[in-house]
Amino acid sequence: MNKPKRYLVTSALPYSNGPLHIGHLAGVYVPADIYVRYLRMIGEDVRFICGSDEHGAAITLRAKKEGITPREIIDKYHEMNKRNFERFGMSFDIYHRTSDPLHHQTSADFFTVLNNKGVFTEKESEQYYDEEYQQFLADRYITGTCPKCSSEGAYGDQCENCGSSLDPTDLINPMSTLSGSTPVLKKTKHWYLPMGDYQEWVGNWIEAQQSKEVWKKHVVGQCRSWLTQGLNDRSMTRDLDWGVAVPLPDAEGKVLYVWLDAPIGYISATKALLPDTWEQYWKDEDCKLLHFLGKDNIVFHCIIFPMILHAHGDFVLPTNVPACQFLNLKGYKMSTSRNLAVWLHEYLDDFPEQEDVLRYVLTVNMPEGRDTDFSWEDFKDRNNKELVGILGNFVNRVLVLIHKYFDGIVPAETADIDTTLIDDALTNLPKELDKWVQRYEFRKAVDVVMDVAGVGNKFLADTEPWKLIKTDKAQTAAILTAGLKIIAYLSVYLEPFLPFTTPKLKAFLNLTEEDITAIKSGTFEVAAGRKINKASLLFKKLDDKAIAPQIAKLEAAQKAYDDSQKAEAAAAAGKTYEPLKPEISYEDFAKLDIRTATILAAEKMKKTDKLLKITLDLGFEQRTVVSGIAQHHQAENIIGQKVLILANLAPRKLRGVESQGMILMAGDGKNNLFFVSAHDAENGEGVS
RNA sequence: GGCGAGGUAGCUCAGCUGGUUAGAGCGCAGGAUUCAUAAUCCUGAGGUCGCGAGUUCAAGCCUCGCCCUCGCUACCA
Repeated sequence: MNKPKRYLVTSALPYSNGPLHIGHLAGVYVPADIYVRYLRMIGEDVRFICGSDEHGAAITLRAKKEGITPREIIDKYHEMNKRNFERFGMSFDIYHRTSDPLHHQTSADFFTVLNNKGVFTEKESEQYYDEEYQQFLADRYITGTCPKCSSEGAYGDQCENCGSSLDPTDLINPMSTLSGSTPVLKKTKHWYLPMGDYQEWVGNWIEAQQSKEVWKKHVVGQCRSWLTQGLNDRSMTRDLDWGVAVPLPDAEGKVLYVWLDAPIGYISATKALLPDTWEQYWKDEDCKLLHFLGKDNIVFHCIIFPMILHAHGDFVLPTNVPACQFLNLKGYKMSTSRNLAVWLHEYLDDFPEQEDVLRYVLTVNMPEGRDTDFSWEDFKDRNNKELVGILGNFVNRVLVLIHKYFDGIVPAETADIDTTLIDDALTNLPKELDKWVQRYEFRKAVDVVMDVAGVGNKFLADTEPWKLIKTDKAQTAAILTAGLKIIAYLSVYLEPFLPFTTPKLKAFLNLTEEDITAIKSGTFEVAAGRKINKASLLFKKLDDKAIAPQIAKLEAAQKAYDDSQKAEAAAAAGKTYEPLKPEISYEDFAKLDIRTATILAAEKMKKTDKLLKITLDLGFEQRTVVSGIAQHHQAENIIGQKVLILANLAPRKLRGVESQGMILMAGDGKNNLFFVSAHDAENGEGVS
């Protein structure tokens, strides 16, 4: 592709399961909006697509818990997020939703095409089924005892206590979270995408794409990492009653995997926006397709979705995927479940008419290549020093002076002055801005524009019109006219970053559409006689009192989370006993060779949280055992400890160290582990 | 353990395919100025570029080893 004829820009579809926070904005929506606004400014044909992602098990699970319907949840958050995006000035051409019939049709058709092409592998497997509810259970709907750490309440896909990833059939005493009953295993069929078959293609494709237009380092790195680990079959359907129904006769009760259906949402949204011409954006090689998203979505958009589009055959593939990393709160990860975040709707309520301040701070701090931090102190400083001090102040000075000395009318009588610095700055501005925006480096881009306001301040300081007015009115006029010209350019080139501020700037100078065209072509001059309006302040100074409630709110959220963790731990300690395991014979018991031993040495294993490497004296020999007790016992405190060890357990390598046995431990149910010990027994003696 | 991204001034970060005295903003110190929301402008101090080897006439940038942070993945009584 040489110069694209048109652009299609997508930003990740927010999951309709909660409100938006500034992490979403900084990493996805603000960069996408800047990019799109810039393209529109330079006259490109661009469409900007977004919408709510409304399917998936998380929504049904939550609906069940709260005793409401999935529909109620998605309606609530769709409306909420759509409205707050609008309030924040997001310039989507459409904010669609995946519950729309058009989307169901589009994604079902898409699936049919793939299926007819024989892309999928059909596989039967045994999965848990809730007989009471008559439905198969997604991994998250099943809880049970973790086979590895024995903690209760592990999910079918993961134990949150020990972090193991699980298969639902691994769980001891599985239980359906829907009915509370024990699920049964039942055969079910699913359609899998054999990703391994496309591995070579996708690898070549990524290398080819990123040689044409530079992809971000971490994006390519993440992709290569996945490719070298090898790609497995991935199921594209689920047993669920919420989502896009699989359009096949033998697929009763099955829906498309939400990760398949969501990106097709980009296509549906484009259709909804442009019923007649949408194909120009999806099927014409002259269209440049770009996905903006957070790093958590990289793999899907760079590997799986392109694969699917490629397998389908009719669609263009993304030119670039400029994913951002995460915005943290002073080092803490933002968390919806912990309510630890700065929420967009709360910001908009708490800081009315200060949308641009948030946009600016998030841009300047954008996590373009690495995680970055947000803090309210920084927010305040950026507002006061950069928006108020440099930009707002410059504009205000010029406007105040032109009113004070010339009644707000650009004077005819003027003189020649040296404006080289300003002229150079204004000539370079569009070039520099273009350079950084095309590289998706928006922090640099906004700096380049803000620097022009700095040039203006310096110009005023150097020429001192407030002194000159006493001796040379014509030169003063020339200086202020030059200042106005800077404001005119700012009113255009700041638009992608500060869309609420730039209309005010245009209004101050009474700029017309023709003026704006002239500014873009670099031919604009501030003509004599132009009426300039009185200044009003663009930005408000913020003091500590303005941000104190916000800081307090975050601290309160952190504390509430800590408290709930403690309460949970206490509740867990409030006792449920594991059921007894099946009876065994004496012979089974006799197979266990348990010996007494003394710990001779112990050291924490590097790069592990829980592992200790322990050297034991068994009397007749010494052994090394790796034990996962580092969070309960300090290595230096257990030397000399008498312990019992299961001595005939098959050796196993953990982190490269062979563990020759297992030390017996007993817990108190509150996360403490104690050694089981035979105080005075001799090392090497057995237990009977 | 595997993979990925990082480790550059007190803080937040730039540094293109290796090339002269390593940059910016904030903070700090000093000065100028008063048109402006006590805003602005100028000057200065401050870095053995994570550590150690190597390649090179020349390394923040390349190679190897190690350490630390973050993420994915595995392992984890």
